[in-house]
Amino acid sequence: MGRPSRKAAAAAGPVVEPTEVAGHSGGEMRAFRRSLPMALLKAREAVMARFRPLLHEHDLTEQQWRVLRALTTADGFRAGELARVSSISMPSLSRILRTLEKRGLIQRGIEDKDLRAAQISITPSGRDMIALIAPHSERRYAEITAAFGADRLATLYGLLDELADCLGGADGDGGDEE
Amino acid sequence: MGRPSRKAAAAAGPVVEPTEVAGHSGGEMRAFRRSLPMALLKAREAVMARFRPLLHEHDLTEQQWRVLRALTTADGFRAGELARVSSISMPSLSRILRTLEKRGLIQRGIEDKDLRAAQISITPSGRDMIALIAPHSERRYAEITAAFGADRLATLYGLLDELADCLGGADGDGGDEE
DNA sequence: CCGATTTATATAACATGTTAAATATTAACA
DNA sequence: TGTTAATATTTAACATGTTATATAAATCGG
Repeated sequence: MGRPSRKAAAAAGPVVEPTEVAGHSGGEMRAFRRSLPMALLKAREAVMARFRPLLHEHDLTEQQWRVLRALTTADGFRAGELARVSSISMPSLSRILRTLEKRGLIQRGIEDKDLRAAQISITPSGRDMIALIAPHSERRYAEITAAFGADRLATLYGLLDELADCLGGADGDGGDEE
Repeated sequence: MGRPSRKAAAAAGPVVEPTEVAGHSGGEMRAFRRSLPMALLKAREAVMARFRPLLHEHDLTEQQWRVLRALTTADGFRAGELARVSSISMPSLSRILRTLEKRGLIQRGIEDKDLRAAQISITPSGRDMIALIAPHSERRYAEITAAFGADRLATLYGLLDELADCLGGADGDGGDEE
């Protein structure tokens, strides 16, 4: 039941006033409220809350879904490429591939020219899974777009892309240490 | 060192062409490239890459830092409030508090009126840690602001806030399950 | 006052993120 | 050729995210 009654329980602190934090009073350390990582995190959380239940119904995590999706865009992948494309670190990907392979959703082979390179591809079972979930996922996307506005969404995409580009290019190492 | 090292090794796939994904060609399922969670994730990663090394020097994780920062904004916190303010789930927070307490950076007490509510506060050691790191953190922030532009950053903040607000209000539960 | 329901916090179990190190294979080079 | 460096992937160790459950204390209903 989604009664909006539980907010009161949180705001009714008896002894201390955390309102000072949740509200807007201090003028010295407001950087905590204006935290870019936190803002990005909260936005992501809000978005993922729309997709997680859907994936969870099919016993898939967000990352497993990203991997499967990526595998539908080409015939074979090397692990490194897959990690880059799906924004998953290699150690995580290694575990995810093990899981997905056990479930028969992906296949692994080895490249002839380079024996250390894996050749990863999706199986028919994996494609079935995609086909089963994709329409629902698309609908959630449409809902989000409708709720937020296509134009603002486009602006947001642009800014996020530029931010990652702007910071990702010059890493914190060779910068201007003083 | 400065060899025009071959990322060609990745693009010169012998059997398949992952270039189709890493590059920009496919026109059927590009929703994967236009993934909002991924865009938010990548932007967050780019930002965090600027802060992580700094925190890591003092053996702090991003989340531990968020908790410490939050604790400087009020005299006492209940665990639930702390979790909300720092955007950390209660299970994670529970573990983090255990760690920070062992390191002497925070203190835990119990409220008189409500014996199940914890009273969490930062210790002098914790404040020292904050004082040590905060200036560097502020400088990283200034760098990011300078690189991306204060105006665009403000716009981004606004959009992120609106997105979380727009989606967070109406949760995915009471929606249109069909 | 007693029992059932809520609230606050903690714990369990599993998956992922992060960092470092191990392993295996290829490339570079003396 | 043989030794070393670079590359691709995996594993290890620890911290966190996610979901479900447990524990304790407060609140409600009788």
